[in-house]
Amino acid sequence: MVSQHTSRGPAPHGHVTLAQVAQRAGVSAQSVSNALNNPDRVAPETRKRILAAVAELGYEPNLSARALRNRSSSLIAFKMRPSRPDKASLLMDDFLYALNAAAVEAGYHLILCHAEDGQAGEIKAYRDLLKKTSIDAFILAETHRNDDRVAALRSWGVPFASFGRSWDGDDSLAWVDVDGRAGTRAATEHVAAQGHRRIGHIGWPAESELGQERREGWLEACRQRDLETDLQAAVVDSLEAGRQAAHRMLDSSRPATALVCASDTLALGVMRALHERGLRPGVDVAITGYDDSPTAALVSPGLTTLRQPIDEVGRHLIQAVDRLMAGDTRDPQHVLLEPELIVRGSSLPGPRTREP
Amino acid sequence: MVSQHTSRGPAPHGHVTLAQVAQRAGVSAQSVSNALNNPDRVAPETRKRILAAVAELGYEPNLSARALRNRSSSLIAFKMRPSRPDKASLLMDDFLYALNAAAVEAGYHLILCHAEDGQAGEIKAYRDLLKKTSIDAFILAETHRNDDRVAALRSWGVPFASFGRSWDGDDSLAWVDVDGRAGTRAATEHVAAQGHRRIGHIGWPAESELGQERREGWLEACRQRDLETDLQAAVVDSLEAGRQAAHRMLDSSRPATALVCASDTLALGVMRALHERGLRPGVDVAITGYDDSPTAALVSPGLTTLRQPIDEVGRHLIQAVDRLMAGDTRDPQHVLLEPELIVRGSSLPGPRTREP
DNA sequence: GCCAATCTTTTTAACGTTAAATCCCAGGAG
DNA sequence: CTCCTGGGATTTAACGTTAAAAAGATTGGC
Repeated sequence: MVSQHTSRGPAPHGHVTLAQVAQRAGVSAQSVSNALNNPDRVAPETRKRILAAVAELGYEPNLSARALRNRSSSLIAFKMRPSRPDKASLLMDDFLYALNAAAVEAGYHLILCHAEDGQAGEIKAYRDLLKKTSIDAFILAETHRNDDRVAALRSWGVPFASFGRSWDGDDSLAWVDVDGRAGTRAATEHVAAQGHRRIGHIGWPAESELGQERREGWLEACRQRDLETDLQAAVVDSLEAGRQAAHRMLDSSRPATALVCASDTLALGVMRALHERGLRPGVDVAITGYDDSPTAALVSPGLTTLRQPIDEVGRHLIQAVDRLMAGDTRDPQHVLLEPELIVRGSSLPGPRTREP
Repeated sequence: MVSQHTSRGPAPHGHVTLAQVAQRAGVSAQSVSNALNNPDRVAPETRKRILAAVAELGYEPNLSARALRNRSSSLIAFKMRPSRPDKASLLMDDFLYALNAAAVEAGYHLILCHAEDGQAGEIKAYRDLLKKTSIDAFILAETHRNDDRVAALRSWGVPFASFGRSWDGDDSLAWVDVDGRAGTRAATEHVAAQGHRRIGHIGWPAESELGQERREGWLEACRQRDLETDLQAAVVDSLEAGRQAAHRMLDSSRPATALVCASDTLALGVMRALHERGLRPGVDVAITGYDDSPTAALVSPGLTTLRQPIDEVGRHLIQAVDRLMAGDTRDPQHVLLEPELIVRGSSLPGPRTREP
């Protein structure tokens, strides 16, 4: 079906041009352009004839020419970050896939940025890219308070949206985010429902808005059930940090029986600590993570965690910039999505292991 | 340093054009173009003046205009695949990052494709993209015997290179690959050096050229040391399949004491099986994986595995298409890189756990 | 001091598209 | 019958770049 008649047109490079379609339909090139872009400027009868010719020749508008003429390339740029070895692949892979799918769906293409790490380098990369390619929009990830990138993009007047809230309470920023507070609350309530009363939290330092958000979810859930909230740690996001924090909380005089973590990486550190103490995840101590990284499903027992609705995130981000590009800047999109609790063995008391 | 003088030029959209530089330097636009692209066609003195003007105005050539004129966009396209939930993120993330870094380094940009799964959909996506954007080159991943994509791209005369060998012995294909045979051999020799004599292999079905390659590495190492090779399994790449295969090999009358796997996913399945039997990875049974997925470093004990030199792969792929674009088609690049054995606890006999 | 040969620079045209201006023609008002 | 109106088409010009052709400047030979 697809590849039966690949080379029907006589064009040299497989390119069919507007002029060729025009000739075929017996009209001017401009009329073809109009027929496609401003349907009501051309008589219905003519339009039909033109569309037939378009279909017949398999015409596709040349994006370079369009970009040149319109100063708009239908390209959306995104900068990847190198994945850190210690981290459980922060779902960049899936995010990128989802974002690209949504972009293509909406008639755009995703182009990747590259920059030295650090704000300055990233901003420079954006500017260079803008200078030479008339990028239509940018997608940012992991924005934080007083983000220079936001300031820069805004000062240039380029449409952009962010995966991650504006923590400055800046309503003019379009963002899509996942509700870490609700997610962590759900995880905490889940382990509480298993009968746990000493529920600790291992999260990130207070500078991290995201971490703060997640910690508050845990706090809320604990307070609502009159549970103590003395077992908490604020550490960097690494397996080793999680491991050490877990040991501390288990060495306590009234040790934790459940540990709610701000990331899968930390939760895996907890699992390692349990392993070292000969304790069984789920059976002896309940553990929950956050992100549903691939690892979460692969460890034994599986790690209970929160899955971000990443497809939705992608779709909404594209929709947000799409709207901005259409000139609708009066009411930037703010979308807060709910993560989904994925329950696995690490938080269930059921027997998971055969004793030797 | 970077953002101090962002808006120096008087241009409306921040775009500096060739004509503006020309005027500044007191020459024609063409001379500026020449000074940048054909340095020897312009007198040294003039060139100096022009370059000064270029630097002063911060001129960057407009890629859309170039693309239109030259039929070449300096874009390289790559199609992502959705990550399967069960698989330990097959390093797509890192690969993409490395590929993009190399592309930017070489003056290109990476653009992402999107297509329905399946060969036909992918080919159609390539053709559409080609039709409307004059992509310079394509990068393929996971090519296999009789790959339709290879045939299609070749028939269109587009430069492309593949991450993964041509298994048809087709020398005209430019590829970069990692030597799975050598890698698996190294892993096998490593466990043999720990004193293991019953070394099993869990790999993929014979249809998979990649799997076949890895299996042969194990076979070679075993034969060289006169070890039996009866313990082998060919299964799909999933944790569950690895788990079941491991159980079979441990239920054998002369059970395996070491298991060499074709992927981290399979190896994690083995770890789960051991866990179910109350056996300790490393101590009781040695395990090795393949890919050094993020998970490998995060499980307890860490998983011994093979790391693909992904940065190198990216660099060589870009170099390969770069060369093809320069018209040098007579001698397509074939690059076979060595993976690196990463030794972790899963293959070491040392005590890894504190008994309760 | 004149012509040819060479080196350097400018002019012209084109890549494919589209906004803006222009042209054309049927139908209605005066 | 002329003039105006306006929908519907076409022409013009421009987006920024570069290959090719043309023009201009410089040098050397005789």
